[in-house]
Amino acid sequence: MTVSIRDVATLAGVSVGTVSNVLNRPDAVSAASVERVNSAIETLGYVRNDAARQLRAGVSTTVGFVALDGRNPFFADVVAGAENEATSRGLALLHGNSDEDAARESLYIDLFEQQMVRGLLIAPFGDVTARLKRLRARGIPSVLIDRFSGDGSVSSVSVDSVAGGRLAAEHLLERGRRRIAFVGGGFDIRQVTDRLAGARSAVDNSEHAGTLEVVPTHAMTVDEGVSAGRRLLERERRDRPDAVFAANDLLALGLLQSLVVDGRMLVPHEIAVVGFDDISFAAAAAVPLTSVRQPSALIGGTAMRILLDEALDPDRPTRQTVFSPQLVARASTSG
Amino acid sequence: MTVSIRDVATLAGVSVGTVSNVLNRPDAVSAASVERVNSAIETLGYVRNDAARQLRAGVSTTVGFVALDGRNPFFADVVAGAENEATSRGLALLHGNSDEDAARESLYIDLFEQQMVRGLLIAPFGDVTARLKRLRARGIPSVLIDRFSGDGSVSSVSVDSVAGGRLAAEHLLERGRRRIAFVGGGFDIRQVTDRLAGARSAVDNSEHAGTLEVVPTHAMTVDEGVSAGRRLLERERRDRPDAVFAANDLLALGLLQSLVVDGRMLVPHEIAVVGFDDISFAAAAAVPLTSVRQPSALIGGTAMRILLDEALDPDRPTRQTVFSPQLVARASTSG
DNA sequence: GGCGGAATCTGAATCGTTTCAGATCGGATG
DNA sequence: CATCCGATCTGAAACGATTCAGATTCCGCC
Repeated sequence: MTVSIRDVATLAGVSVGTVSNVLNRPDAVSAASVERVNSAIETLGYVRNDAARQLRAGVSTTVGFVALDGRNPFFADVVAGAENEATSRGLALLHGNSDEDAARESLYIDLFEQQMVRGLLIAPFGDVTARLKRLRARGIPSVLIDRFSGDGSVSSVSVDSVAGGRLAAEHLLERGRRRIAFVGGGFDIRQVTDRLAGARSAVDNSEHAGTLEVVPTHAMTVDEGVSAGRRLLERERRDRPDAVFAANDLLALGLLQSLVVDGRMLVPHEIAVVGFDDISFAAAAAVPLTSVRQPSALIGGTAMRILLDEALDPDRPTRQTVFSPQLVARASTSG
Repeated sequence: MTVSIRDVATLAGVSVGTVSNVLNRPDAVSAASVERVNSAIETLGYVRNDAARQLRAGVSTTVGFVALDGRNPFFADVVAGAENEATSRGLALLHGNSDEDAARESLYIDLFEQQMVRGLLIAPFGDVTARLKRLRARGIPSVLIDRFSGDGSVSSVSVDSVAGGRLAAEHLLERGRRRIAFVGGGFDIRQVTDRLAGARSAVDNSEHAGTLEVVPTHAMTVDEGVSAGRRLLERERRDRPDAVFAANDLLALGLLQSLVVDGRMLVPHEIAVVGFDDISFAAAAAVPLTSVRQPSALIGGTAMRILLDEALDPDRPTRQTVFSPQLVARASTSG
């Protein structure tokens, strides 16, 4: 049915070994043979079978990526960075969206393990350290995205979320805001608690007597941001915060939108808003959004590079790479 | 090194065939054997080797997706829809970003062909019909996303771009706009020319004497939108259009942003703006953006379903599914 | 012409799974 | 007790590429 290396060999009048050599080590083959093999490949329309290759080689040309939320532009940027790096080495990206669901996350890890991916990039939701250790024992390294491994047994590339939270809160305090609300959800996600912790430390250590309350959401989406905004608007005026630090830009944008539409709480006049990630839409928001920037494409590219280094040399010690976040001030906090 | 089905068989005291049956047809195996095999699998930490499976079966558990631009939320939504459908059938998604680069697109198609993917979902940039026909001949079906196949040899799921363009232009004309500018680029991309053609037909067939000019961009990104906005601002006031139809929301948002920051051309007062796709950030824009909505997740899910149907039954005739776009009016055209 | 060594080629063995024709076992039946 | 049948199990063959030890060819040189 399918054209195999054997058919090519027959047509070209050489052995299968020679065809394989033409494909993998052309220098070890005479020019005449290369010529004949290539033309046989051409006429037969031969396509290499990756499964067979992989079975023999014991390793695939694929890297797995498990993201928390593929629809979040932040992750899309990370993926793009990682993919560029992978493609430049001839590797493809297997893509999985856990959608903040531990079962899906687990399913993807299983799938990727069976596929014998070269390595695994993962922005974990649940606690996956044990799973990742097992993978590593089977020769599949992994790199955590945007998250530390507790015991340093897995490499990671992240942004200092605590520092980011601190930056955001300090910025608000400096602008004279005192009643800060942290809007966010998924407190089993480390980044979220870290961002909150950073904000809390900024508030506690400030000379200004600020307060920090938590306005919980069910997820970190635009819709949840909208509903958080509505809840703030329902409050008595005196109970409303004068600033919001949203756990990510999606929440912040949703919140912003609901406030702008309603019109009762002016941004930034009555309420300032800071987001996190600095996705490309933050600048184009109803009120251009102040945000804590993460170098997303750089994170993806760096993670991929580390991963492939470890795949090449399994004994290489793990590394924790931490980028520093950066506050990008825009109109949403300028009042 | 790795644990194989043979090791499991030895430990469980059965043959390899029985282990395989436990894995694939447990009903054909006695309860006692199932029990022993499973516990052997457990103690050895056996993981199925997908490459070997695939080699034998001649087909993988993977579907390829080639997107024009993974950072465009529209495609992210399409991917999410497709992925959901795939995951529910135990398939994984191989992800490729062509970034509107024919070479990259071609590379991904090659890669996916070698991987023997179950099928290919593709939002094509270049002309890939010939390639896709060849894939189909090799048993790999594909479905075009957001694009027709000229000769109906490949299935497709799309939105009627011409109708969408018409909707946008008609909406602007109804609001009293007469000097419409189409902002877009990549005129080798079919959707772009279709959207433009739709707009042109609306202008030509209108009772109002409107004009339509083209403001070309190099790509369809936020940055290109910003620079298009700047170019409009450089013009003499009387040469400026009173409405813009942007080929997608990224362009529209960038444009909007540059106009709002500058302040010389008020939206929607002096210039109305319509986008295309209705990504979730359109509603949260500086001026909430009127846009032509595509049902993105539905497109992805439908395409995946059609693809898997065709993978199951290669002789199934191809289908062209066309969804109707819908105009969502917001503040950017309400003046 | 004979020799040595480099260049080139060969083809069987291997990777781990699935498949399937045939073997085996345990009862039920006459 | 012989026979038969279904349930269950076995193990070799096959999938297609890579590898590598050994065979063959080629060339220059004495």
